[in-house]
Amino acid sequence: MIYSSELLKGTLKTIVLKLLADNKKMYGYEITQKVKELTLDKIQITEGALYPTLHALESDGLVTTETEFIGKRVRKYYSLSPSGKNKTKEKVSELADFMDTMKFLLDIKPKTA
Amino acid sequence: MIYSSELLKGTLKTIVLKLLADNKKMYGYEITQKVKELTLDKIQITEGALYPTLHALESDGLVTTETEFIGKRVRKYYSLSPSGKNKTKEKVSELADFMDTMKFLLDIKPKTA
DNA sequence: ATAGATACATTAGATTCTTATGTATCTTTG
DNA sequence: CAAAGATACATAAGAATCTAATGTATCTAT
Repeated sequence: MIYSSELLKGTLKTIVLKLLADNKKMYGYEITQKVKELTLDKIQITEGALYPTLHALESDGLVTTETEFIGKRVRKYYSLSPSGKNKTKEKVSELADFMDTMKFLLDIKPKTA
Repeated sequence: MIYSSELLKGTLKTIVLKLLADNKKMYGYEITQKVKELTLDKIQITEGALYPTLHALESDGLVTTETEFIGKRVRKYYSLSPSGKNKTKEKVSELADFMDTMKFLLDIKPKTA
């Protein structure tokens, strides 16, 4: 089972930031595999979603990059900048708060009407 | 504090279905107020988002409508159809599952690297 | 050799929201 | 009693964010 695609909307940036906070530096493909693995295939980040997101984080100054060569193949590592670390805390706690609110909403018991 | 707008994406339909499941019938404006009240103003559904969503649910056969007049003012009530009730269970449990997965992802502890 | 995995990237199109606008009625308040 | 704010519907342009498709290239296993 894979979640319907609209659920990921709005959470991708936070997921990426959180992974970078936990793993110092990661490259794009690694992020897709890590999320797939950690979520038991329930969340699969597509490359068309990920790369533009990484580029946006970079142009916002939240991450820095360093390129490495593995043989002849390029690998682009992303790391959080200081402002990226702050942003990550904000985004993660906002999302956690949002999920608590949603959980409350979804558990509302029927009125005796 | 209001959640950044992208978080609501993908959850609005589920919220609406769940409210209808708990309250038998509701009208649009009532839904916006109920969500605002239940979430202590943290989620505010805009009318530009809500009405198209309600119309989509109707054209998908998930809800039925009945119009009522309060004085000279129209009020359009929405109720779940049988297929809407099934869909609500699916969507709510999918979202609950998704939130558990997200919570797990957000709590990952740093590797000692 | 060939297929599948690794690794980057872009683009057209779909979906889903925000913001603005429009119409109209009802209620409260100075 | 006029004006403001709340109630109640609705649509439309534009922004944001994704999917699916496509492209390039290298490495690895059979």
